[in-house]
Amino acid sequence: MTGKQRLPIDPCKRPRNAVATREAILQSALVAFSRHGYDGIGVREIAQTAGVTGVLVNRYFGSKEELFAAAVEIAFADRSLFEGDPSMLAQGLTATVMTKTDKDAEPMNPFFLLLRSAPNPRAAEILRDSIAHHFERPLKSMLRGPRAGERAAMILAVVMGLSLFRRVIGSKALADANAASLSGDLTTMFQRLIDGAPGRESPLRKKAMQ
Amino acid sequence: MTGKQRLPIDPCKRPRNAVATREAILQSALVAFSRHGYDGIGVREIAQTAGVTGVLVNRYFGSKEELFAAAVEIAFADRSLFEGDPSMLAQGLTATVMTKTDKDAEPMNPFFLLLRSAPNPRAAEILRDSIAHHFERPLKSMLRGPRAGERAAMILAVVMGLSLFRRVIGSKALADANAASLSGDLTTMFQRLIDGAPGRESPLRKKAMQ
DNA sequence: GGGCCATGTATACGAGTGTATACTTATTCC
DNA sequence: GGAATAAGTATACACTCGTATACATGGCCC
Repeated sequence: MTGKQRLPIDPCKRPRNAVATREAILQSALVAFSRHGYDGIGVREIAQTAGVTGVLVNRYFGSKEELFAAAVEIAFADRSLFEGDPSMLAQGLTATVMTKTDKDAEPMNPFFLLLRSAPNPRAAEILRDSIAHHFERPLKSMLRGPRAGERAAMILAVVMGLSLFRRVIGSKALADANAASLSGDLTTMFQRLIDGAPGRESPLRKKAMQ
Repeated sequence: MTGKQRLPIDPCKRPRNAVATREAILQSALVAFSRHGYDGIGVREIAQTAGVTGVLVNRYFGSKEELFAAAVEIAFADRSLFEGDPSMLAQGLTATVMTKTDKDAEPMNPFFLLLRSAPNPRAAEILRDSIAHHFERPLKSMLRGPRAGERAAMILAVVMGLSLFRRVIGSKALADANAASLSGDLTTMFQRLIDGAPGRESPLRKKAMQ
């Protein structure tokens, strides 16, 4: 008798390799979570993109939540922005925000992960920790002057708000914006926050700087 | 035999009234979507808060998606910020961002609806339309000078990024921030965007304005 | 006061979720 | 080369989701 027919997912699959499979799942998760958010994608689909079954997610990572935490960790690992020359920071931040996106293929930007997964309370907690660790702290340590922590958070807030508007919500005004004309204003704004933006209560500093 | 016991949801319920029930569902939906996002809440729970069964959501609104659209519409209906004195706009925006939240009871802020529901593609589309309608357009019409559309979008982006950081992600630095010290900087930043923030490519206008 | 229709509930269905268990198969070591 | 073990799959379970259908009932009009 013919019995049950097997349809292998991929006839020419990679040889069995635990670490490679784990890595494939992790990369797939990073892309998928960034694109659809924590609640917007299932472990089966993540695994399928990696060429395996959903059960392996639990075998290698324990749970979807732990997989997400691992993906967040590698997404936020690139701190090159905060390690180079502080004078280049403003332009680097602007570039981060204004980088043209293919509308589909923009997997690695950690802000997407953040924006799209923040609604889930568990995911938000994981993100909170990683942000403090990988972004706020190094950024704060780059800033001189008073209230460095608040200014660091404000810089990240602006970056995130613009990313949200340009690429998640998709405001036409910002999506179609002439990158050159907007980038100038944006870099100026970042530079003011980096230098210590003078508020209304400190007009002296404002005059002293120009 | 005793048969099946009926446990009415509420023994002293409101009299039957279609419009009142519809309104109750809508209000419940507004709060729930703002708190948990489109994917974070189910129609059953929304209906239960309104004191009825989930099926009525479909009866009165057709689908969860249409209920969401209705909630968005009333959430974004308050345009008082963009109708008053333009000179008060910067402070009004700052107040919107810096308003202390009870951490639980903050149902009506439309930005929550936006931030927490944006990951869902269908919800994002609904939000996109309503934002353009109720926020970008009136804000843009308040702004003088060049590139009003882009500046309006940037203002909303900053508002949203700060709201995200202060209340959704919950950055400690911004949540604990001394409101007074931060508000000054923030108002200044908004005022610059309102007046037409001078970018690096237009130093002349900068001098001309001060 | 008695139909009757709007208003509301109970139930069910099919799809999708994360995860646990049992089974299969490829690789590796002796 | 054959057994042992790691790597992967198939199946199932309990749950939630949005929604459709069938049933019950309260308030209004004649």
